[in-house]
Amino acid sequence: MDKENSKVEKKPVTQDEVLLAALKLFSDKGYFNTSLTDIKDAVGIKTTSGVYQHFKNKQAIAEALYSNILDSLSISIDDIRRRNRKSSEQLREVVDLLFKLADDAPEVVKFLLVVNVKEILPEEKSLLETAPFNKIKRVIQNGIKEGEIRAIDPLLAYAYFFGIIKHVLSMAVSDDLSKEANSYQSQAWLVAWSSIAKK
Amino acid sequence: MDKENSKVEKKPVTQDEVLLAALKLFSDKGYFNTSLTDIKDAVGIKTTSGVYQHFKNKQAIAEALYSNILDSLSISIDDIRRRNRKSSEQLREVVDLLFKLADDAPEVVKFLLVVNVKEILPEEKSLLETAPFNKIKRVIQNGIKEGEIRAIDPLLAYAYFFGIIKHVLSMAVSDDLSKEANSYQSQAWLVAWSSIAKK
DNA sequence: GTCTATATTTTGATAGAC
DNA sequence: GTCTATCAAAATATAGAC
Repeated sequence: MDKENSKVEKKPVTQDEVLLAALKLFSDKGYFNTSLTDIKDAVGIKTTSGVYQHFKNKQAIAEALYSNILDSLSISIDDIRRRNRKSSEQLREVVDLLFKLADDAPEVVKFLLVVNVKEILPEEKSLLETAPFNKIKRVIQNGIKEGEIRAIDPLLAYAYFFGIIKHVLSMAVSDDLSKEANSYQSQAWLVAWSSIAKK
Repeated sequence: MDKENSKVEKKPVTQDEVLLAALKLFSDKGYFNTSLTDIKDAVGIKTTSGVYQHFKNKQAIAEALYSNILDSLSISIDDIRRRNRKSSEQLREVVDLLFKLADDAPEVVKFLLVVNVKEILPEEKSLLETAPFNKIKRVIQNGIKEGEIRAIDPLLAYAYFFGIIKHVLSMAVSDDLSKEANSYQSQAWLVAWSSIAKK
């Protein structure tokens, strides 16, 4: 999410409060199991009308969430690419970011990984066509060019590497694993990297 | 699915016809985007009442589908374990089965991988607690005991191995890959196996 | 920005005749 | 096993006062 609007004041319900409440509910019960009534309750107002003050409809809430999360990811990835030169280092930091997120804001990771975006936003681009993914793809392509990563279809390299990462993350945020996500990070990174690294 | 009821006859709508239609719709548009009206149309009857002849409600259809698919998988895995001794061979055949399924009955794979069972059947056991998964876990545990697979948490071995397999499958059935699932099989298998194999 | 009140629509579901 | 008819409930959404 963009900001951490820590309101200590009364309760002028802001757009971000609605987004935060919706994010929690969507990632917990799912989009379709969440009604405007649930959101209104979570936000702490008496009628759903307040929600319509900020968003045209329920779908617009999901759209805003999705685009906020993708934007934020995209910016982080830009930053990571600027600070590191080698693909291995860049991917390492992306993994680091995702595992940190899984512990600090599991709802975000859940929304990304277990909520089926295609189902709730049929109009929206799928993950593979979004800005953050395209940046990752470029990281992989560079890695191949520089000889760090095996010369395979970049899409397959993505599938192998993030297949492992996503699966571990998704099990972590779904409480299938006993410890916090963080403790699985270095192993998962190593295995994922080995699956695409040269030699 | 259990049977391939190839009715060449008129149209006494059977339970299996409803299941097949629902499977297609659920895996295509998602459970919540599919109404009883959609199902009734797909089956070719004029009212939804006909559907209630066979199933208590919409959820019961999803439950039947889920349990049919799991049963069928479970039986196949039993068979595979009977015919092969080494874990590597057993996993190899499971992967073979899944990729075949992805080409022959993509709806089944989609239902398993992209439909979020927890969301539509909150009562149901999650994938990790089902019979087929437990059998896979045993295969992995044996592999560790026999020294074929590295001595790591079996759950993590599962996450690595099937993280790759599931991701490739899911991209294949979502048409993110250009060729048929089948053509990615042997590479995916090799990479997935290497991620858990000893040495 | 929140409330009351209400409109609209959809969907899941049932009763009973054919 | 399918149809007509009909229901009940829930959820989305809007108008207008405070």
